[in-house]
Amino acid sequence: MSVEEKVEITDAEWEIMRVVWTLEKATSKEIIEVLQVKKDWKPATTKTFIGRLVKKGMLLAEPQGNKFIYSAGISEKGSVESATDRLFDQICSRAAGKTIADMISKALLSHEDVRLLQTALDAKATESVDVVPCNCIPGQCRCKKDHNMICH
Amino acid sequence: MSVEEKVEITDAEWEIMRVVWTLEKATSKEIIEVLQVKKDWKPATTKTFIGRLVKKGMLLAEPQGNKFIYSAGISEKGSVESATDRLFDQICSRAAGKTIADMISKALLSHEDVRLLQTALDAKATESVDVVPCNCIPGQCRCKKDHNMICH
DNA sequence: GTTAATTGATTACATTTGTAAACGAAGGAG
DNA sequence: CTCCTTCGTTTACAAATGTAATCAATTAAC
Repeated sequence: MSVEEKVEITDAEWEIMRVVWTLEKATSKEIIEVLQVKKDWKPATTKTFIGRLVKKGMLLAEPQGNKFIYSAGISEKGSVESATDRLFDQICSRAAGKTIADMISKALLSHEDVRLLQTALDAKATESVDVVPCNCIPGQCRCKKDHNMICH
Repeated sequence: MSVEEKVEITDAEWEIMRVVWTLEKATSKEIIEVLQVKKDWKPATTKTFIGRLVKKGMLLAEPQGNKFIYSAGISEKGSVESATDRLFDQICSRAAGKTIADMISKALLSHEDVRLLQTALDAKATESVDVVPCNCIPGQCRCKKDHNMICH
């Protein structure tokens, strides 16, 4: 497991990272162009975010003549994981299942996605528990309001 | 569908909302107590967030003598949905399936959760498509980098 | 009835985030 | 060898966010 410490990444910075994750190697010009189109950002705006990301180590800048070739200092996979972790930190651990179910219902999926989900679910079937312990403190979850621990 | 416009809710505010969603009716004292324990916030800090939430209409304040009884002005369900929407807005629509699969693998689920997920998945099986269209702009997703539209 | 404790409102302030202009060095055009 | 362009760096600045002290009005306690 890479260390990949809990890096905070803002919405705007995420846009930059997506470009770099996609292109793998990118010049500032390329990044600027993409975000000019998508976000209508002025070149200076994109430059600011590039600078901040480099300072935080999330973007690597390899000198190339007088300019830089940028690449990702954090992985896309790890970053998406952090984002999902953050989401689940916001809700009761017992509500995770329901929340994921809602996501499935809402998402547009391919046949292959469905197969993938089925595989993941099958794996879970063998290791699911009777009752997921609630991780909330009293007053922040109904599990502990009603003594019977029925959440929602 | 309720209007429930896209309310932005910060991490700190989310903590307040969780208490109110749980207790349904709460005094500032109760909210303060919970977050004193969980977040080690000074009473003044919690008061600030309560004030901001009331101003934004996310908390309703019903006068009760000289104080207020607070209740939620936005639903927990809707708010969790907004949070998940935000997550999926950050990634390519074609990556949603894989991301959800990862969540399933990582989550601790109950037998009932598994049944719930299975039901949601079964429903999807009939309405899944061959290829999920990519919603990214060129340069921000590999689907459009390689002409063959294979994403990841 | 005066005093102490509550509670909401006001004010404060550093940091982060979004948005961008301006500046300076270095390279390319002619 | 100058001049314009490009690219990174510096500076700017408002709004949002986290964190909290203080103040003022009430109410509860004695």
